[in-house]
Amino acid sequence: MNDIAPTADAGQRGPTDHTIRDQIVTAAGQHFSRYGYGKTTVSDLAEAIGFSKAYIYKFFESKQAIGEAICSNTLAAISADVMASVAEGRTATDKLRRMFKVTVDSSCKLFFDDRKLYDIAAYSSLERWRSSTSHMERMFELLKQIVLEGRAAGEFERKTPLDETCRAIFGAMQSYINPVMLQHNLDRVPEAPNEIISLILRSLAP
Amino acid sequence: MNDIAPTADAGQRGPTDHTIRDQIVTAAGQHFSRYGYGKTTVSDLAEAIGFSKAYIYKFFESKQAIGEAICSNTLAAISADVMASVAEGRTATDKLRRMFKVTVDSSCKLFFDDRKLYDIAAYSSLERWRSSTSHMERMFELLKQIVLEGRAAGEFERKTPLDETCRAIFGAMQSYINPVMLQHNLDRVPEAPNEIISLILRSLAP
DNA sequence: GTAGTGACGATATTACGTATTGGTCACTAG
DNA sequence: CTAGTGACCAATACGTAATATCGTCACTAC
Repeated sequence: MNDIAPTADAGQRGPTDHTIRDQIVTAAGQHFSRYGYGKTTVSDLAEAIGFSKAYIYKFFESKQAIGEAICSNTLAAISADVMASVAEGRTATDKLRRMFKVTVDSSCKLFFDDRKLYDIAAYSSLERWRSSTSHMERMFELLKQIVLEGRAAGEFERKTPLDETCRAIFGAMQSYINPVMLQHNLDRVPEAPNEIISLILRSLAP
Repeated sequence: MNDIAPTADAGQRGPTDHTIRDQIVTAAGQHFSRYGYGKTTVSDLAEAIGFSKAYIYKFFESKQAIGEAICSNTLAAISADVMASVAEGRTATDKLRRMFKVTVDSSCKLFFDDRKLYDIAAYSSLERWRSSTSHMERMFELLKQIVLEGRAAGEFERKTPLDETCRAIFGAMQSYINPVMLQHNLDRVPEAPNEIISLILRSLAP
């Protein structure tokens, strides 16, 4: 019925209330960041906002849904960094480099500065939560835009189908843009991702 | 050549006895494959070959060393498949395609047909056991040879430093050649690795 | 109707004593 | 000397009972 929000915020409930839902999200952000997703109970969150646990479930249909909301915020912050940097790029080549550099840097920063939130992001990716898949879709669209721009400007080749090119680029970078895998490759940052980006750019040469 | 000694079989002990050590390895291969590394005890292996547990430690300095031996065998089998297929390739391009295709196919086959051994290989990679790192080094050398051959034949560009090129190729394929990561990407085999290989080949164009 | 809750069942998680296991060593048999 | 082992220790894994948590629902208060 009233699925007003085209924002893919699955797992939410009740009216898009401002204060309460935001309070929950805020409290969850703090608790998850400090104690981790697993060690935070729904009762903790309820207590933090001064209501009963049952009330939480008027706004979110599960604890996971709250986790997804937090994860969405985390990933949105990375998205924002990436978009901002890409916007400053002059050429498509520059934009592509920026896109992946910032993605990797932001993810690493999250890993070291807010490990608990990083773990949620990794778990989200592993379990293919919407928070992760839709973030990846957004990044994929951004990549498409950049490649398209590069093709239009004559910077990139045009023979390979656009979607295939983008899928391949994503696949090649996956070890460094997917939190689950990045964890195991931290020691090769930033050299390795740089070299892969260079390889990708060589492959895009007209 | 049959250079028996220089095989980097770390963690072994005592004389390079034939019968007993081989018996242990054989028994371990069967037990690990059936029950897994974790569920197999050193006593199980001892019992299987009719000796006491203590005797096992005359030949291997730890259970992990036995695990590495098994893992080495598993990876050597993949190596052999890869080498064989690469040898049949006519051009460097063909060889490169074969190298990664067989690596991915063999790894997937292992995953589905001998999951317990796959898990050991994944663990070995995660924990950076010698069995894994030296396998990767061998694969890296093979890749180098192929790229070198392609450069000599004029199939591949020669500007980028050889090592950088090879590191980048490995990095780009990592999600599909590293057992730890392949697990999470099985649903995109064989299309995704294929597309990445195509991208790599485009990047190698002179 | 709206805002909010206590109490409850089913499932997870913890805590903790017990049993196994990895690994060593002094020792025996020949 | 070589081939082989039982007994032993610290650490880990396991089983289980107690506890905590998730998520729901009938309910109250207004």
